[in-house]
Amino acid sequence: MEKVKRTLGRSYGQFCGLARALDVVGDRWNLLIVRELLPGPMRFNELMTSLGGIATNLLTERLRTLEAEGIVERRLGEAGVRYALTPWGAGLREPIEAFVRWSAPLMMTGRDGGSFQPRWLAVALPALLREVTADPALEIGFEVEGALMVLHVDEDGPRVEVEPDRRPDTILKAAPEIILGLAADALTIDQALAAGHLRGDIQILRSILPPGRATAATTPDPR
Amino acid sequence: MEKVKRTLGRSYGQFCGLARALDVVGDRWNLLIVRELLPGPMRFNELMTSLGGIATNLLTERLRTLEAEGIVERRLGEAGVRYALTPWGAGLREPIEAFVRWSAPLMMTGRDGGSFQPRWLAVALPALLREVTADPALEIGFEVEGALMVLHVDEDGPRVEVEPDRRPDTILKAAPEIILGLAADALTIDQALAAGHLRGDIQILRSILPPGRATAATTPDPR
DNA sequence: CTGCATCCATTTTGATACTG
DNA sequence: CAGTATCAAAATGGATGCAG
Repeated sequence: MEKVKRTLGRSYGQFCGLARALDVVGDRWNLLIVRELLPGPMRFNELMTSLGGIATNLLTERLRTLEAEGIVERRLGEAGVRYALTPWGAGLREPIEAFVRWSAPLMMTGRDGGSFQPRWLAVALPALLREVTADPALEIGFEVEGALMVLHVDEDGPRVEVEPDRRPDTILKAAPEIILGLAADALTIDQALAAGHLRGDIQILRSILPPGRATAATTPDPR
Repeated sequence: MEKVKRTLGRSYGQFCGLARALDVVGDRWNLLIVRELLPGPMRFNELMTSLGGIATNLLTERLRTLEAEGIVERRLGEAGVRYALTPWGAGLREPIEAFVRWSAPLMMTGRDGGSFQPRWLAVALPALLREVTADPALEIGFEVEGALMVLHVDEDGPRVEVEPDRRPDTILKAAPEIILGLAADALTIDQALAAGHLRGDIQILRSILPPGRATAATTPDPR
């Protein structure tokens, strides 16, 4: 029989923008699903493995809810179903980027066994480098955990492309925590080089990163 | 036997800024508690009534967790315990304001029986009026649901003061949905006046609000 | 393979009653 | 005022099953 049920997560019942936003995307996993889709559409199983640990029924239910809310849309292509953000759903980039900036101190405690997906950097780097511009435009390749991505910087700001069509001239190899430390200005280029965690031509890097404070060794943990 | 300590909300276990932020403030009620505290410190019972419906044990547990994370601090004054944001906790204003802007379409569907607290406007108005500046500075009083607050706008942008020390010269009376509609540019001043939902000297209002598009009657619901 | 649906043990939440 | 204690209901996390 049909399920009439439909509490779709409890509503806070408040006439407040934050509360209404959380009514829609506040349930567990929802914002992480949006984060996954920000760099581009994905299939169900890609979401499963990238999110790591979400149960199949939950992912199904979340995608259905997000679709009903107008945040995610199903695209039926020749290769099967792909999930993509609607324009309104892509607007969640702003609060997500704000969270990424706010949480920078939490990242400086190190990776600590957490899982990692290169595409997360495609979200984090523009968030952390928000005010960086370059004219003429430049691009830097990053090879992280075997995946290649390209950071484009022009007068409008930074943008990251995953799985680029062509390889950029400059490619840096580094661990994710090094890239993040540099972008969050919690680590200097010299420190990264000295530790042997950064390889490649770093001249372009110097041009876009702030001079870098030598405070990286101090505890950035706010607690 | 002693409680061995529980898992303090399940961690996503991801090396990602968004995931780590949600590990810390992603649990139900947490961001709403931060929203309450953004305009200023509050006591336990004030939080209870303003949040409307949170169980006492949950509020206790959330405040403890937020305190342990360094987001909230207990202040023991002569009048008892008050809860306040730490500087790092106050940094959540950015993602919260981004959510408020993103959710504007959800607010245009009307109040719909939701609860409302005037202090929520102290968060929403600066979020929606972010890019508005004024030189020389100006101030407008708002009387909403019996509470008075003052919107200050100067060259740095907007800021709202709740329970101001002195009454401003100009005071507007309006329902919350009208104020929000105007600030979100989904409603024109003329529409609000024509509907009789706005009373007071609106000359200053015109100076800070954009001309206003006449599209307010069209459905703003993104779904 | 992909995209789910069902079952079930464990957690988390919400509502209420009660206390220093 | 500022919480504790208790308990039923709901959400979550895994495992497994299954059709196209």
